[in-house]
Amino acid sequence: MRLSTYPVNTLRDVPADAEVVSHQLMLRAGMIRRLAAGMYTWLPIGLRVLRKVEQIVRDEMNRAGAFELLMPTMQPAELWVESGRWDHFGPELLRITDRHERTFCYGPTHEEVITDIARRELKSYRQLPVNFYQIQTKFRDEIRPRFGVMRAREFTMKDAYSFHLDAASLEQGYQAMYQAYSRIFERMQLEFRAVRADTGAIGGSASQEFHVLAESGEDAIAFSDGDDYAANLEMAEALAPAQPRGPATATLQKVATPDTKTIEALTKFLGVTADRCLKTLLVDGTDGAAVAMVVRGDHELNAVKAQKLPGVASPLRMASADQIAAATGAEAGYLGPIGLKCKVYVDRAAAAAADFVCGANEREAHYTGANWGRDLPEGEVVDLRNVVAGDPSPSGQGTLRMARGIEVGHIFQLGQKYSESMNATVLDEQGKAAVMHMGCYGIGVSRVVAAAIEQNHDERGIVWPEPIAPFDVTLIPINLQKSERVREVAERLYADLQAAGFEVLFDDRDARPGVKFADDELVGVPHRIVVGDKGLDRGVLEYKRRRDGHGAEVPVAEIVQFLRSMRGQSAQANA
RNA sequence: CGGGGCAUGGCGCAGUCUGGUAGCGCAUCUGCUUUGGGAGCAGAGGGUCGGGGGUUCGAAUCCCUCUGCCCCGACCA
Repeated sequence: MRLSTYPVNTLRDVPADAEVVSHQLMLRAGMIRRLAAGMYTWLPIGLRVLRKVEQIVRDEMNRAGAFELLMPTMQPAELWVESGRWDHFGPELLRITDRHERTFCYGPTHEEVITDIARRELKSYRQLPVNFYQIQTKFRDEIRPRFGVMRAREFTMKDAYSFHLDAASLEQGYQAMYQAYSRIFERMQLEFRAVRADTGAIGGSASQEFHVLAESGEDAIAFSDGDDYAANLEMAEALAPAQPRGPATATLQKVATPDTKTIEALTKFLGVTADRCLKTLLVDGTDGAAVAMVVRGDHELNAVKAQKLPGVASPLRMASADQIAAATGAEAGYLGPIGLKCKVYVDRAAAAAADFVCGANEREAHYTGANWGRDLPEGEVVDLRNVVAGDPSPSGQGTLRMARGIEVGHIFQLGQKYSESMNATVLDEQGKAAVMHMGCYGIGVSRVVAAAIEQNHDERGIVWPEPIAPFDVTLIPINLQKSERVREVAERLYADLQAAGFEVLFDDRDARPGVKFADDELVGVPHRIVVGDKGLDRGVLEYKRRRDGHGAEVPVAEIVQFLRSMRGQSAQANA
């Protein structure tokens, strides 16, 4: 591609509304432009990257034996009514009425449509298992789209759906997708982790998320340093402390604690550490009364775990001041488990505390020296809290570390959730109708592009992993307009490199070298060759690698061979 | 949906408090010079100051209202 005629506009200034680096760099490098909230145009250079990501995904899906198809973006409401999701999906589902007053939605996902296809097309167990996928535009009317294409409303997704006769086959298909996903992200040379996840609104049983690790990630991930255990913070189990509870040695005392409503204030006031304090949180119960959750002062309540407990309202809501007053006679900030008149759940770590500090259910008063069993009944002990770095891994191997990730893929075993409600059956070996088992598997293709940048950039710009870079190599001539020799060599190289299979960005603009270098580094092309009189005097070209700045002088005649070896090297280095 | 902020040329901003008819940098176009890390000089084009209403002799500036966007929170895959 000749840059003099290629429509890219790079920006020197960062657009004020771009918050995260990937968004800033995609705008500055001329990859995308915003049309409306959460909706972006992919300009030519950005689209090149998107297409490369798509192609790797497509390759690996095909390799895994899945079949590509393409479903409409608009879906009739009836299918969603049938599956029961029309009423449950909420305002994220963009609903549209056509001129005949028929109701549609813009598809946020395609379980309904594919299940409809499956029940029409699949008649016999002999046709199973089968996996269909598409790479297509989705729309989710997010409350707050942000971070550019990272959390857009309209975005590109690869969604796949597998159909099976039984659970065992589904498990196999699920594992095959796990392998395919691992290959996909490995091929893109991204640092990622597969983590156990909550199934959320899509439903079903087993589920794993694939996260690209990056500081700016929206999700917290806990992973073991002893094996491959990794889980979303929501899901990571907090084990009971290895040390059993110590004996009660202190006596229970009520102490005045004026204006100490937080654990932080309490620890300062009493001179104790937060792990010696228990905090009591009241949440809405299913019967309108409050339910108490007791966790250690240095721990956080995990909403997903809490809302799954019997008697707790889901989604989790904190109790109102009235409910708190009814259950405790006190106000938030001075709550404790002693003398509570409601259901009490106690976190495992909190249950292991002895001689602890807690609220006295009385304004501006706390207890010290409290002990389970002696001063109050043992509560129902459950896992209630978020894990923290240093906790033992639930896998039994190693301790947990925390990282942040960007969710780029999600695989589910749906089971019969949709096939049941939509009556998708095949005839089994006995000739009897059997409800199919389903899996579904998504990759946020456009989000992968942003995530790759979040993980691969420096102060000068993007540093593309080679497999998804918009071009393989930039060819930068110095003084192209004046030096016949430079022009001649550059033109020949441009042709030769392309003939050798490289995607070349030829910066033939009449611009100063600094401008070309800066743009090249902003756009993030992995390899750069400079053609200048300085080097040509000695018969060499100057090579520079974007990722680490590694440079070399290469005789003109050897450049193709050299580039091939560099490409191989960085593939290895990243493998 | 709650709280906060912003809206002035393609991008980044000043001007608003204290009303007097719009400016700077980058980008764009022309010419000359320049050409190894975002050049210099000279010139040019481009803005109904987010929309509507009001106050005023006069509004980017003051008042009312609507819209859009950004941030935090709640919410959500």
